[in-house]
Amino acid sequence: MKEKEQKILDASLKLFTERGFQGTSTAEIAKTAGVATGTLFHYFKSKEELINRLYFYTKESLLTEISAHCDDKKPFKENLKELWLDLVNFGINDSNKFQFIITFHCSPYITSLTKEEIENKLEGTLEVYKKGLKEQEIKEVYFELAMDYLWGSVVSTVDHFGKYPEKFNAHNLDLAFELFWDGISK
Amino acid sequence: MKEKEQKILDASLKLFTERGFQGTSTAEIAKTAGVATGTLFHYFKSKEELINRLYFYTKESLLTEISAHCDDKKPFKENLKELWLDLVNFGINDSNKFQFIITFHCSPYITSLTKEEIENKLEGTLEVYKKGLKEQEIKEVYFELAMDYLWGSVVSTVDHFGKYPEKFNAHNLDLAFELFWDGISK
Amino acid sequence: MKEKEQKILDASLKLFTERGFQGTSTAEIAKTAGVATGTLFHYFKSKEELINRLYFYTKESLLTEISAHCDDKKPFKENLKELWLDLVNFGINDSNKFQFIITFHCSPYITSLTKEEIENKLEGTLEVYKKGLKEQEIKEVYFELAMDYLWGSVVSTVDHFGKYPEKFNAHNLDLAFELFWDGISK
Amino acid sequence: MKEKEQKILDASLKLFTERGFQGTSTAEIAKTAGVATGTLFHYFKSKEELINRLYFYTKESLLTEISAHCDDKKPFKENLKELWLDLVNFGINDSNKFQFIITFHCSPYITSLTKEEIENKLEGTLEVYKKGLKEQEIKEVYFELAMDYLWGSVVSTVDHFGKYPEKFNAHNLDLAFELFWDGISK
DNA sequence: GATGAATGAGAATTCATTCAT
DNA sequence: GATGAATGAATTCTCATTCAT
Repeated sequence: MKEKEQKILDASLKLFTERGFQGTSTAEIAKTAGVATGTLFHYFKSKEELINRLYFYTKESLLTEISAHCDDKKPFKENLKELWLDLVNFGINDSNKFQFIITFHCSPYITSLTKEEIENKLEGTLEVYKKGLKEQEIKEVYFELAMDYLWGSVVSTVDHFGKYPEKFNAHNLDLAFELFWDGISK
Repeated sequence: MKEKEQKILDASLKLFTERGFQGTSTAEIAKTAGVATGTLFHYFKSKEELINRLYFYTKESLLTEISAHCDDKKPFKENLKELWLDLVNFGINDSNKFQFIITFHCSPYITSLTKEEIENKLEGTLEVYKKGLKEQEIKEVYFELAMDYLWGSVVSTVDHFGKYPEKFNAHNLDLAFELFWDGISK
Repeated sequence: MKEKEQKILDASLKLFTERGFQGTSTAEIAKTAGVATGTLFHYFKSKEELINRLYFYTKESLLTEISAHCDDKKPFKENLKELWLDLVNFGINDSNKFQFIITFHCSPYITSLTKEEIENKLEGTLEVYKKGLKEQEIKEVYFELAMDYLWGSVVSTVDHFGKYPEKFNAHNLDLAFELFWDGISK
Repeated sequence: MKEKEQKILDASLKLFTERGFQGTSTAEIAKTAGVATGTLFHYFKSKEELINRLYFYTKESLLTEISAHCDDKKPFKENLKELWLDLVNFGINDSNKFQFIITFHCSPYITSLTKEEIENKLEGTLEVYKKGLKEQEIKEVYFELAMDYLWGSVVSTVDHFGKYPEKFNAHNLDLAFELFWDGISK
């Protein structure tokens, strides 16, 4: 990616998350990115294309953090905890991207095409857990509920440590995971 | 409340939730409410005051749904389930209000004054559970984490049944509560 | 019509004719009309609607000038001369409107709907001459060629007296009509 | 002329005629011509210089079509008909150039310098008819009126056959010329 | 109370032109 | 000569808000 294109994405991420899509003007984005307004429209046909490309980019970042895990020799709980921790850590370390994803995952500005494209990638990654889910020591809940429950747990955990940063430590992190695990395990 | 004032609040609730604050013009609100633009500004000093009063109003509605419960003679789990169910049912039946609360609870347009005023009321209502929490068969988690965990559970449950309405039935509702309960109980 | 609406039409007529559609900014129109830019868009949904309403309005003005003539008792030549003179006089006295019609009659900004609506009215008015044309001392040319020839004669006459205003007098006007008449008569 | 320069002129001719000067962007012209935007500005200092050189070029094309005629031995009517036919044929065969000339002959983008330069050339060519006009079987109209009348006849004839292409044949072409001739002849 | 015409600052987007490669 | 990324002023249009009726 070109340098200026990246700068525009970075600026948009920050501003869209802080002030919302309509609340952020393209002039502000360009200024923050250190480019001319015309340059923004050189790389992105419209403000809508910008937010869609940004959504794709942030979800791809999240995917990168969680892929390549799941060791069949380890107990399922450990594998799941690693996934859960990856997600929570992403939420805390890359909080701009995480907040952006949360805020815009049901925004009318993100087209269904964008959502489909990235959702397909995500499902590929989670497929491996689906198998574990069925065979292991997990409650007889259907996959979708379990995944929504997992994501809900991640979101509320990240939210929580965002509100009370002084509580963020290994112990409380374990505690939060146990809340989730004890809910979902038999 | 005057009839036109109420119509404006109803129209705002619908439009703000669907299109966001900046995405909704006062002209559209007035048109949807069936009043003139001038009338909107007669009842609400500004668009910002409108959304703040709306936020207060929707959170009050939520409070109404959950207050006056908690019977000391019943087991704590049952009391908690009633609270959880009230919240989930509110989320499903009054989905506009619920979505509005979720969407705008961290919006920059809601002043901290508005948030404080309603948060105080909410805390009063939840106080009674705080006591139960400490004495009962609940994990040794601190109150804030438990409450965030509860709210997270409600949100993901409502989201889930919003996505898969065909799965919404008493059995799956119980299932979803058990996920939560088994997480939080000792 | 409202006063400001009329002022906007007047300003547009002048500016569009002088500088063309794209060459005239809505800001200039508003300024010339003595209204705010917002007011322009209050009365006209878009710049395109403005030019279409203006086209309709100018052609209606032209129609007003030529209707209600054609006396069956007079010789056809006299009736035709009256029509021809009405058109030429309109072109000279209302030169802004006339120039506007000429300039924009095949502009892509005027929709076919607009053209149809006004063309129907025009045809009604000219119908009476169609009859005369067929029965009278006119060459065996088909109606459309005759009408295009008439209009062409009017346009070149108006253009001519626009270029050489000092030549504009009753004598030369008669001369110009005879050029036309001798061409079309048997 | 360089190949790319010619391609740019061709593209401009098409686009300016279809969409007007302001309605055509230099980027579109470059794209249509198959060159980079920078290349356009290499050959033409500015968009205004481009349209002026284009105007000169199209009027030169027209001149080429009509020059080298006027045979003193033939009757004047025949010479004039040849001129008239040359102009009409140019208008029908090179309709882009003809339309361009019509559209932009009174455009503010064409400088008076450009107009003068080409007008001088044109007058040279028409001079020979001026003589014929005075001595021949023509009405006592002054030269300018006659020339404007001629041009008006050409324009309305071309317009007419553009509107009704199915009427374009030798017979109707003669008919149209007779309209003109009978008008102008004694 | 209720109306909606009027305002003008601010929004997204376009575009002629430049210039480093 | 040829390219196209970069610029920023200018354009069309929107919109919260006011105020005379």
